[in-house]
This record gives sequence, structure tokens and C-alpha cells, in this order.
Amino acid sequence: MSDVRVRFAPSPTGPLHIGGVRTALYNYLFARKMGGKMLLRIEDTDQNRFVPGAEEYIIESLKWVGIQIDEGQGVDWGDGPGPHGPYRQSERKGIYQAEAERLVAVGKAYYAFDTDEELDAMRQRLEAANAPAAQYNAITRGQMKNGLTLKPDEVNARIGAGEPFVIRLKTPRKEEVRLNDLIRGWVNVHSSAIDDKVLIKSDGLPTYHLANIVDDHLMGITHVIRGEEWLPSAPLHVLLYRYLGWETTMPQFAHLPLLLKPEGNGKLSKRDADLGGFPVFPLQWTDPFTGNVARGFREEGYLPNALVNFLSLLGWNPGTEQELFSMDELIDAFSLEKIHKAGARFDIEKAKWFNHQYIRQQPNEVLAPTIEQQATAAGLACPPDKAVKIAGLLKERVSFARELFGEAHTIFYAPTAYDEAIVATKWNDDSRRAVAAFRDALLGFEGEFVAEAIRHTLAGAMQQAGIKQGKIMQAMRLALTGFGIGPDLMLTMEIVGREEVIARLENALTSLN
RNA sequence: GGCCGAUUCGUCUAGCGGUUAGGACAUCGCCCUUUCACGGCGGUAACACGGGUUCAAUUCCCGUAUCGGUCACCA
Repeated sequence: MSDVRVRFAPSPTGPLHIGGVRTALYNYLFARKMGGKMLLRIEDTDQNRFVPGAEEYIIESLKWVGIQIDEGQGVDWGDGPGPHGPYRQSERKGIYQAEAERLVAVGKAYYAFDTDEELDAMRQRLEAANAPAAQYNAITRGQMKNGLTLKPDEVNARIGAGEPFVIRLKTPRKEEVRLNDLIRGWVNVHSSAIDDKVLIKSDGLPTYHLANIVDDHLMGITHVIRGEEWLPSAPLHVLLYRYLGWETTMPQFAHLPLLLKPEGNGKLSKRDADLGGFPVFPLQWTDPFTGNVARGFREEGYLPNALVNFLSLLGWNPGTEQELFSMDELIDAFSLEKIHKAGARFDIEKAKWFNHQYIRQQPNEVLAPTIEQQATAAGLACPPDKAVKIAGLLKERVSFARELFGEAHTIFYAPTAYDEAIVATKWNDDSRRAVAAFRDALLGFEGEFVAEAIRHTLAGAMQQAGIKQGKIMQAMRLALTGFGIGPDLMLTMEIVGREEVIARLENALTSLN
């Protein structure tokens, strides 16, 4: 048996949806798990929906989340993107046409010349007659203008005259089509439910169905892992493999459950993102036509590992109680059998939790630049070592790196006001004495101004003043930051610096009565 | 509407005939802590419904309901 080969085959019609990212991820995990290859093919057979920049966006998105493509668009094999190229369907036009002609030749497909108006008329007629389905199929094709109803001479004449035509599949009238989906098991569909699908459009380009089958075959794809929205057309694809003579090497199918709206009905859409205030695209995207900007997970501050971890568990579970997975661990644990059948609601809260987990694991040095940038933007001086310390102090408290600066406001800004509730309950003669005593001790402070030394100084000063430290700590925090809550006070003081600490204590003494 | 698929706590899920139905997010409480957060401990919370099959059904089968997908010269 040949090695596993899977593909991710998006259409460049806009930014890659997060559901597409998950599909790509599952393909990738499976490929790596099996020691196989992951291909990227661009399905751009609809000229009308082509969006400039979309292909680049897709490639950049996959790269960002850590999905490596072995072969196909965006890959450099030295002399092209790989041995089965081109990997852009618009560049493979002739291949599809040849296969379609072959189907016509063996009587499995036929030319059709019906105009849009004629098709509409047929559908309306059927609907009026209450027919079960208004389809172009084994029953209706006899009444239409096609290679089955027209004389061969006329067909040739029409084509010769340049009249537009399509090639349709000649779907059998009564036949049970079976398909063994790796996730759902056997799926049976009667051919009467399948219409005579257009294989080659009047512009000469193939539809998804033909192009997909031809390419998957030519590219040696062994497993087709795609969204559940393709399940209804899967039997049609089986038929195509059969008629093309490729059924024995037909890939196995695995139809993935869909990502659903956080609440309400339907699948996750861009609209949900706007409503819920979260992204559904991996990267920020600016629509080239309207200029509208759609938010991206990357720009929102999500770490690629966190996104991958979150996405991997939406519709799949290793069966253990492990929650945090690196990409390598996912590859190791992954299996198609463990994929769910039912759709999964997209809950951004869980995504935030994952991000929090990964943020706190980040080295302080990695988080620091974000703080520096925001501080600089706010007109504040923030040397790298200070930013590193702040990151270490606060990273366990946030879900996103950009929240660090906001959490650090008491470090950057001396209090301009004091929390009244804390003042009312904690500010008294004792606390006033404590603050003064601490200030005095700090005035004579020598050595390195670090948390441990500060702790000692404070303890000593309180002991000398005869004040129980626990009783005045919150007042001390109030004097230093203006608030009753916040991160470790000793570390905060270390970062703020001795001079500033003394100044703040001084200020509290004069401001608070 | 036809066809196809699905249905375990609010959400993501474990479970593959016999379990006190487990974990995570969220939520609530307690502990830790000078405070908040983190962390630890604990609580509330689920097998859609009705029939079968079986000694025994969350688990198998059939209906019903609900939800989802799909019915284009879009993918």
C-alpha cells in the first residue's frame, strides 16, 4: 500500500474560516501521525468568486498556526511546488476537460445546451406539479436540450458554432450508492436523489465535483478529510470515481462535524464574530473590495499553540483527561476513530482559557516587548529589564499579552485617587504611622532595592513601630497604588523603584486625612 | 419540503450492556494569600422522548421530537 497522502483544498474566496483551519489541522495531524504527506491545493475554479490575496492569506494562516505543507501551493520543491502540480485548479483546465470528454465517450456524461431560462422554466414546471425534487436528472433530462435528446449532428453543429454548453454527469436512475465513511460508517444514498451534476461549466472550467475527484486521484490522495457539508455529495463523488475507472484506488472519506454558533442555530459564521466580539479568522483580513477589516486570532493576541489546542478538541478527544497538548502531542494522540459525529459549539471562553494557559508559560522576555510598546505608545519610559519584571509579575493574571500593560497601571502611574471603600475601612492612625515609619526606613535604605530586601525593611520598621504588619498591609497597598487589590506588593515596589515608592508614601500621607 | 447526518451537565466532552455517569470551561463555596489573581479542595448541573431486545440499558434496534447539513454552470 502506498503511504498516506491527504490534502487541504480551500477555495480562495476570502479569508480562511476558522472551521477551515480545523479541517486543515485534522488533515495535518493525521498525515503526521501516519507518517504521510500533507498537500495544499487551491480550488479556484470559480472565476466569479476569486478574491485577490486570499491564497496568500491561506498560506500565511497555515504557516502561523504551525501546519506544515509538504507538497503543493506555497511549497518550494526547488523546481516548483511539487511533483503533481500544478496545484492550482485554474491551471489544470485541460486535464479536467479531457476526463470529462472521456466520460462522454463512454456514455457516462453528456453535453447540455439549456439556457438559464430553460432551466428555470423546468424547475418551475416541476415545482408547480409538486414533483418531489426539481432536478435535472434521469427523469427530466429527456425533456431538455442535450446530447441525449438532440441528434449527434446537431450536437456537433452547436458546439462547432461556438454555442455555450456544459457537460453533465449521466446519473443512473435507480442505483444504491454506498460509501463507508471513516467517521460515520456506511452511508447509503439512492441515485435518484442525485441530479445530473454539471461537471464542466460553460466557461470550460470544471465544477468542484469533477476537479476534486480528478485531482485527488492524480495526486494520489488516500484520505479525504473534509467538512460535513460535503457528505450529501459524497455519493456523487463515488459515482465519479467509478465511471472514471478509479474506484479501486478511491480515497477513504472522513466527514468532520461542523463548528456551530456559540448560541442559537446554525453553523459558525462571520456574523457571530461581530456579535460576540471575537474572531473567526486566524489572521486579520482586509477585504480588497470594501476595505472592511475582519479581526484575526493572531491580532487579538491568541497564541498559535493555544488556538490549535482549542480547535483540536472541538470535535475530537483522545479519550484521556489531558487538556493541554503541544502540536507533537496532538500528532501522537490523534486518530480518526476518535472524531465525533455531532457538531460542536464554538465557545470563545474556552479559547481564552487555553490562551491563558499558554501565556503564563511564555518566557518573560517574550512577553516584555508587548509591554514596552504599549508603554512607549503611552509616553512612558519602560526599559527592557523593567518590562521583563512586569511580565513575570503579571502574566499569571492575564489571558492576553496585551492585557499586561493595563494590569501594570499601578506600576506606571502613581495614584491620583484612593479607593474610598479601602480608605474608609483601612486608613487610620495605625496605618498612617506605619506608612510614615516605612518611609523613614526607606529613606535610610541601603543595598539593592529588591523584593526580599524590601520585605525585611518593612518588617523591621513595623516591629520597631510596634505595629502588626498584617493589619496595615492593605493600607500600605492603598498608599502605594490607590487600590485595595493587586499583585504582590513587594515585587511591585521593586519594579516601581525606591525613589518613587518613597514619593508615593509621602503623597499618601499628605493626601489622606 | 425531499435526502443525509446528529442527540450525555449551560458549553467542550469520557463512556463503547452492569459506573456513586468521569474530566475540562463557565458558575458557586471553602482553603492558601496582606488583597486580587494563580493554585488546591469541594458544590450545583446531563444520558431528548416513547416503544422494544435483554436478567440488565446512557450504551443495541425502531419510531417521535429537536438540531444540523444539503438540495446551483459556489466551493
